[in-house]
Amino acid sequence: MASKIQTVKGTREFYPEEMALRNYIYGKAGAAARSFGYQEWDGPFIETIDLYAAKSGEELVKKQSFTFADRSGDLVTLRPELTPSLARMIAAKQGELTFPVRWWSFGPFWRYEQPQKGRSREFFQWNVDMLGVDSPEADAELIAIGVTFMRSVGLTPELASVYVNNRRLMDSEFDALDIPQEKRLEVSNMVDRRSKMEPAKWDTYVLDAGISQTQLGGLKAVLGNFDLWKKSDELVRLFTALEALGVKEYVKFDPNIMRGLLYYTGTVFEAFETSGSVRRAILGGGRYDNLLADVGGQPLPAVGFAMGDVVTGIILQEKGLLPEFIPSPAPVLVTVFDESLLRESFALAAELRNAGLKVLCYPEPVKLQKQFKFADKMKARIVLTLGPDEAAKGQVSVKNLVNGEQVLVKRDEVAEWIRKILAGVAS
RNA sequence: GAGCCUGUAGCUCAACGGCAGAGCGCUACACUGUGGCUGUAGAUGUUGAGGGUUCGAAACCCUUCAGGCUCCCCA
Repeated sequence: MASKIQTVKGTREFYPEEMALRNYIYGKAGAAARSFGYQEWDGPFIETIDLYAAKSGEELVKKQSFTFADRSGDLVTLRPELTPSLARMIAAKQGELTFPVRWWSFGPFWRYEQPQKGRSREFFQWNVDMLGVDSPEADAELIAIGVTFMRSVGLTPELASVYVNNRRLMDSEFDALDIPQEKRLEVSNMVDRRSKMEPAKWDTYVLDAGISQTQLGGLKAVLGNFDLWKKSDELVRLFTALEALGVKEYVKFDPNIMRGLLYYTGTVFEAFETSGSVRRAILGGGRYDNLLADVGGQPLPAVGFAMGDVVTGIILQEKGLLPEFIPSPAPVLVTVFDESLLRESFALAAELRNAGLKVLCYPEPVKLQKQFKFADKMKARIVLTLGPDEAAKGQVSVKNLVNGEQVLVKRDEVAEWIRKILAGVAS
């Protein structure tokens, strides 16, 4: 055999089983968003690099994007995230859209990173955003949509939680500790990393960054204070709204959640699986009130989150929460007895499809044994045989593969029989 | 960008310097008008790729590709 051409590193191939999982996540995500009245939308998969260069970090644009020159020499990028496209599209129609805008999307994204557990270079992401409202109640709605998804796939509050913090609250705490503005990005990143490090190591790490012993003590007090939310009016309102929305049991305040500083201006949140076997967030998001103005639109408050399909799929798999994806393409298979009866079998299959049934027809006259084995592999529940005997009497043999019973049925009653058998068989 | 580990039959893995194997799956037959279960027989292959050491390499060394786990990063 010639040398195999390999897949591009970090891409994934979706055989029918994987496709079923992807569609399952897509279906549950869409259902959660639609139940809140959100509309599905999408942007281009390819964008100019300028879209991201404007507001995304150097790291992203230069090292983690799939960027290449098209045939005219222009630099184009496979989209690494959706929010800049959203901001542009909203800005373009800002005068004619009815706010608040509530949109969701599910599609492919690309990032040039080292593939590892929970991370590939090509992945699917569910994005949900609300634009035009600046209220903690809007934040609560977004969290509730995420929780609705988690609930619908069987992630109970014991298995997964949403951890919430607020950037403005943290800023005022940093003020109180006299942590200078220019050090806040670094400090925030260190807070983000804290859960992954040994406590003693983290202390020296922070001190090395020029934070005083007193500030460190204060910082640790803040990060260990899980009642801190009571000082934030926004968070108090958020939790009240979460309770009203019936999702409070999933949500916990955690001052260690930072999510970087790129867009986020207020509430930030991340969902994690509680046992921590997958250390990556299931979903994450927050409020980004400055983004529209940053891309040239009128100022517009916004809140949103994104969820990746890779981490979600791993967690559902590890927790045994995935339903059994029956890859059966059709419950009925029509065999082909021999060359002379091939046309009759095809015609029978067509009749049944017109009657609304999903029907596989074997495409060539091979041994019936082989066709039955194929039916079994395809998890068909009924096999129809139209041989010389049946053809002579205008009948069809209908075999129930689940209990092994076979009956002769008049051809024009076959569809009815099939429906009866399918209705009688559990699942 | 850095470190460590792993690539052997379609799949899961064994052989660890001396004839490349097992289980599952696959194919055929028993059963030429009927699947699952059973029995019998059969085929698995450039040991990821390329180079080197050696009388001899799947094994040891180098390079490369891919995957995994970390660091980094996480829009």
